[in-house]
Amino acid sequence: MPTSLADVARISGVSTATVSHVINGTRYVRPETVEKVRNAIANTGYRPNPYARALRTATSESIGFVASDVSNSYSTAVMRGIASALRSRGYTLLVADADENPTLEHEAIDALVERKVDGLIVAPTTSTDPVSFEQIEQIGVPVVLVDRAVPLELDQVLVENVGSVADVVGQMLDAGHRRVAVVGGRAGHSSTVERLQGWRKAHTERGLVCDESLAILDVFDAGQARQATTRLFDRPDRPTAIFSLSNVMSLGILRALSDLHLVVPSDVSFAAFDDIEWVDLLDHPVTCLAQPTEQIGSTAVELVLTRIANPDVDHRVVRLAPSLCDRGSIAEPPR
Amino acid sequence: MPTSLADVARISGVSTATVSHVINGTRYVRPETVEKVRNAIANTGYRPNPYARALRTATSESIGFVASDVSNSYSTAVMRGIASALRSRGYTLLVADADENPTLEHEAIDALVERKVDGLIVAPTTSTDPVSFEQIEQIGVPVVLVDRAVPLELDQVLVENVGSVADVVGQMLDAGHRRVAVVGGRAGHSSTVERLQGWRKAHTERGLVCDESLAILDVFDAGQARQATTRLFDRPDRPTAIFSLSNVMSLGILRALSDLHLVVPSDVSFAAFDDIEWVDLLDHPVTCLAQPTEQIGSTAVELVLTRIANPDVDHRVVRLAPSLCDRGSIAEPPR
DNA sequence: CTGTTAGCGCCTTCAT
DNA sequence: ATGAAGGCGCTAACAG
Repeated sequence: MPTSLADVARISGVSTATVSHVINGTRYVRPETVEKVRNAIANTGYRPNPYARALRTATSESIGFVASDVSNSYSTAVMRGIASALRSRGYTLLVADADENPTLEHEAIDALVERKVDGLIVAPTTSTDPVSFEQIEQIGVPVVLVDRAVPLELDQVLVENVGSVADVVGQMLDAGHRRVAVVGGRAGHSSTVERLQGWRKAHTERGLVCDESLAILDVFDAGQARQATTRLFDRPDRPTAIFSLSNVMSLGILRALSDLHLVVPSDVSFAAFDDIEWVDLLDHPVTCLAQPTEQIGSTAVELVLTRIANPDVDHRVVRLAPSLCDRGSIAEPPR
Repeated sequence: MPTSLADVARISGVSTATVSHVINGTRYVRPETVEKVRNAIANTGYRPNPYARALRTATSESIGFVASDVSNSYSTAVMRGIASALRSRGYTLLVADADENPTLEHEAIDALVERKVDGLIVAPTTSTDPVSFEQIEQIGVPVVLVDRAVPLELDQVLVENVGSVADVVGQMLDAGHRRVAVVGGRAGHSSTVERLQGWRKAHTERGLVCDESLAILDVFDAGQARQATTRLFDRPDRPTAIFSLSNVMSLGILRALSDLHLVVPSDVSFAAFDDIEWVDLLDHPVTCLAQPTEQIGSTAVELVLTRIANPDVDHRVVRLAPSLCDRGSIAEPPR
């Protein structure tokens, strides 16, 4: 039933070489011959066997994506970008979920490499674990990292964290806030580190000192963010503004503010990294730094395909700018 | 560099047949020989070439998943279930996104079949398009459908729509509501049809007639749901309770209620199909029918692998029960 | 302009 | 208890 190239050759009365060349457009074939071959292909419904081809050419036209956590909308948004960029080039996407677990991530990378994908796009679960780095470094397959920077000579697609956060926190400071808290993120992630750096930069640029005790890190989920925020407002020196380091955190922070009957922005100013899909549900919308997720995905594809084509180009780190969605949640502090 | 089975054979001084049998445990090999082969494998870091194996055995240990829309949390939740079920069996997952577009779906299925996946799990974009059915029917690869029922002799993993919705809407009726609206869904999807049927059933079981004009279908996104809900309350015969047909719809409906300053449940009772991740942000939580998404995924894997192993078993339709998360958003109608 | 042929790496029947 | 060898379907020299 599964027709082979040889069948097509026999039916159209030519050699397998010719059929192959017709299919791949890889050398000149007389038009009438092409015609015959095309007909045979159409009549038999022949499809090249990708495994035979992969075996022969040592290239599979497939790339793997290791998501740090498929249930995070960031991952899936990037994945959309990857999927559509690959589709238009005829590549196939293999997906594995690391579920924010470095062990699973390790296994996932391994499994994908074993499957001999042509390239790999990884959203790392950590940006500090030297063991993981070592694995990633020695993968032996073109890799592009996404979201979290890693101190390796690798292609990476990142986001302008420092500047964009500095801008927004700067807006808060310029509005008169002097106690701007930041909540969220794992202390070990480069994204956290950089966004925090933006927070500091906003202060120093204005000759202000920032109170490090207002940076609440190592908060891993919405529930913890909620608690952390509540505690922030238990203190005598309450913040007057909060910057959320990610979409998941925003959920918990906003919940806490609502618990405390604090209204945004009249009681507290608020802004967040990552756009929020349920923003419309809030009584007062929220200013966000939306990541260009689809573009992150397509850029990653770009980089990995480039490297596949030319493994020796210098590694590139692309920084994409988040876009500011100003929804007016930053106001003057209450007096 | 990429060691082959032949290399291992040479190094350990045995035939390729023996190495193959050691790897696959497919016939008896003397323990000492096994030892030698194992060593050679360990020393060389040999990994079997999956393409050669696939070519030879005509089986790739990979299955494809066509998501109706990867940006919907339902799809990704199911995908998690699929991914983890496959991982534990050493299968690889190929993913394609149909983006709720039948044409893309068609292409995606095609691409995956062309890649010769061993099986396919599809969350169909439509459950009415005969053309799509035809394609799916003739795939020639074991397929399992998920989420939307289709009138075909195929394995399907679905959810108990009728009964579960009837229960919840029944609660509303029993609380005294006589005008229960339902909002959301595409009229053509079986899930919509069935959930609507549950709504009707709740009425007829109680000897009540239901006002079909309170069923607002063909609402495709949160924005439309919001408008539709607003219009519902413009009518002289306003509903006193609303049942949302899906997570995306809930967002729009709740937004509209908030616009109208209607409080749940004192002004309107509300309940929804699908759990809501941002439920905590609401001033008043919402009673939901949460789908067993991970289990849907793992069941789909179960079915597809069973069919791969035995293509001739009768097709099975598995119905899983959603779980009711009662959060008290159903109360007596205001008087 | 086209055909012949030698593998890619693996599994598996047939021998012994 | 193990080997020899053919072939899965395809591509790419090489040879006309």
